[in-house]
Amino acid sequence: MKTYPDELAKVRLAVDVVVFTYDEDKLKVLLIRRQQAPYAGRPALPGGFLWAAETTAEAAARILHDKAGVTGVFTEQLFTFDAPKRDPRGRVVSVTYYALVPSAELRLEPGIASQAPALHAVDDSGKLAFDHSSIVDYAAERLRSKLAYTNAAYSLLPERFTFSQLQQLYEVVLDRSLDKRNFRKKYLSLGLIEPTKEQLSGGRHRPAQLYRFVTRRPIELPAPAF
Amino acid sequence: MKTYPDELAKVRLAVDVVVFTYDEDKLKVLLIRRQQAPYAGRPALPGGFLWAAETTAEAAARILHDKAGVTGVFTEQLFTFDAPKRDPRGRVVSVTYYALVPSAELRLEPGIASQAPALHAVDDSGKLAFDHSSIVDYAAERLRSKLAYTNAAYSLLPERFTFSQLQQLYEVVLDRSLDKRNFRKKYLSLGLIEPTKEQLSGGRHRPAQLYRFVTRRPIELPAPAF
DNA sequence: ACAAAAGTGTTGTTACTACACCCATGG
DNA sequence: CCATGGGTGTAGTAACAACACTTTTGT
Repeated sequence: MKTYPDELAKVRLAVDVVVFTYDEDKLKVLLIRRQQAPYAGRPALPGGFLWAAETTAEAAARILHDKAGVTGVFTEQLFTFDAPKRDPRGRVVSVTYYALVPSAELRLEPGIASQAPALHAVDDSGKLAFDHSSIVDYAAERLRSKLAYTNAAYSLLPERFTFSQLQQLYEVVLDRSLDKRNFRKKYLSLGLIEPTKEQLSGGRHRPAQLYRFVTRRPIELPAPAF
Repeated sequence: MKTYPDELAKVRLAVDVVVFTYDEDKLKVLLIRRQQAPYAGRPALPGGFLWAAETTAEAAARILHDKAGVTGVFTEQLFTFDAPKRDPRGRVVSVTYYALVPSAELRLEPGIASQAPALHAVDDSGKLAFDHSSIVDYAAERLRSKLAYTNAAYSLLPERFTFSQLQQLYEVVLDRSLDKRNFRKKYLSLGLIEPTKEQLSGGRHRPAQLYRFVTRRPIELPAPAF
């Protein structure tokens, strides 16, 4: 049995952000390419060390601003990863966040240190630096449940969207196909969205009704409960 | 716009644990009494600084062992609290955990520095040191949803228990009353528990069938889904 | 005999699943 | 006129909510 610490941990605190977007009918993550060792050349999550004057949430907002060019998007703390050997340089504990960004709002800043932030399909992002692959997996799982019991979808879609787009988003994130009629019925009954007066024409097919979210702020749906 | 950090944050990492137990038909939390400033005399969560050789999960296990006398109980990372002024002594980021312990397994160690670890009803624990009141609230909220879609109740009940005990636990945690027949029907249909051959007699009333959880490891129930 | 908790079914309502055809448009 | 995605209804089934009385024991 341990009684006294060898010493208190001298850790550095990092903040990493999983930036999800929905683009070309795929769920994508924003990844940068690491320039230095360790894991030079590997794709990695945008992140960095915590500054003295900021909270981790502020650090996440800063990273979102610098690497994705967005502010005020849906952001939530995900998990704190602290395996002792997750960073070969020493003890780094990472407080992770995930964010949802409509692809139209993303401004990938290619200038930054040629880290080349770019979108990668979540299913096909290869092996990432550090434990970032597990972080992305964990975030994707969290996203699945978020979509199921909140209106978080508003954060991944343009302001106005068709029912098909909404359904495809759910199909991609939940990774299974859904019945069109049942999905419409159920989603409309949630009262989260309303039809606009506009329609989307241009396809060589019948124009689609455009919908919008009634409120573009996080709403929790009442849980099924006991 | 910030461009460079004044300096990287020199933070200390703490681990605090919300130890829940179900005792005397109430949901309770384990609290110690702080001996030193800040907040001397105030009740607080058991916790401490992270040691060099351990992960935060190991630190949580250590705290559980030292303050509650238990090992191997249900423990899960809760949230990382990092408001800059949460600790007046300086920048302390706390990675919090919550744990579920059957009251019979708790061994409150009164010897330890007269911190007097003791159980307090969650609804009535007064104002705690630091931001620990918010941490307890957040943990209670998490516990509510855990009970709703996992078998986590096994971690708060003795190995064998009556249906009434189970229902009371749910009523206390969810903070509303449930219909006896509907609760039995639904809970039995989940297949999480099975009747034992024993009954509990002794009350001045009909003896109650004793049940046990089929598996005393975490199980997720399939979500309602879209 | 009585107090106290254990145990048990039915009915109406609501949500879920599965399933197939016509519509409006652009080319 | 045809290819493309948009849009709609119904019927069977399963889950949920509401509700009251009988049983077994100890005192």
